[in-house]
Amino acid sequence: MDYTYDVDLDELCPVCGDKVSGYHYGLLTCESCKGFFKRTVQNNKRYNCAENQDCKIDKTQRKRCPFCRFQKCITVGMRLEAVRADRMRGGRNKFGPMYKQDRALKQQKKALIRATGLKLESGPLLLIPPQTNYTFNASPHGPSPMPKAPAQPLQAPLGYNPFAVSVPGALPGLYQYGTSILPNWAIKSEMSDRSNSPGSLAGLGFQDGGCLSVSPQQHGAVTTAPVLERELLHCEVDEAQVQARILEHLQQEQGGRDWLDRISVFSVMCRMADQTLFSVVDWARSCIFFKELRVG
DNA sequence: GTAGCCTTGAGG
DNA sequence: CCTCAAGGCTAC
Repeated sequence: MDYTYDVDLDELCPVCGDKVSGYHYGLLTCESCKGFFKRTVQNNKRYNCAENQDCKIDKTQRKRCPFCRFQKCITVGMRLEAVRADRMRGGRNKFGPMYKQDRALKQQKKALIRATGLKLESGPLLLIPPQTNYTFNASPHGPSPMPKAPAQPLQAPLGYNPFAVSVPGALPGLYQYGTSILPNWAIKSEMSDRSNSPGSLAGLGFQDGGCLSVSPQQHGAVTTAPVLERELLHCEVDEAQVQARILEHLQQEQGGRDWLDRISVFSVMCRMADQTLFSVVDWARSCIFFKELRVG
């Protein structure tokens, strides 16, 4: 609740590292790179590089090579389509919802990092980037034939492209939706009234005792899968532990004060909800299927 | 040509 | 009415 709207303006420009002044032409950039990009596109400028087209672009050297600077603008995700052909001022374009979603994702990420200390950058990506393919018309007045943005734009080697899909923790090829992680094995339920479609997650069931059973596809004989079972049981959280953790957190936060007299019921409920959410996140991250989840 | 500040105006 | 991402202006 105490996050300011400009929470992401402390970020650095993905082109030159200068201070970001807002969303410009598709992503957060500084004022100078915004102006540079605008001039280049509006005036249809062509630059040449005196070196090997790999000049370092930072705040102090960004004027040296406009060729490499513009190349970097494109690489990090600045959109040519956002420069208006008719030069109309003001108003909004179709990137608006994209900016909004990106801003919300960043706030969500920061809130989680602040609250839990989780380092999301190094682990599997919790925050799903926008899936929408935004099409954009150069003029805000009525449609005009413009190229559609690519489904998976170039991912910047440097800087941050909010629209590129990245799943650092994914294990490609190990799990495909609708196929078992165990080759030639189908997970099935022994309960006749439950789904038992071979090889699908819908068929993942538990016996009455809570024991997962897995059967070889070709034999149909029921055999336990100790590894999978152990992994799943390992993820299970003891409810008493969660309760104790929430209580401990509340007490720690209030120190030695007579907090029951001071704190409002609503505040306590909010903090309990916070801790419950963090427990859910912890559980999800430790779940063996989490890393195999596909962004789509 | 650059970059900081100003003006504009659709959308919420 | 306010926001904020466009284009414009201008000192350097």
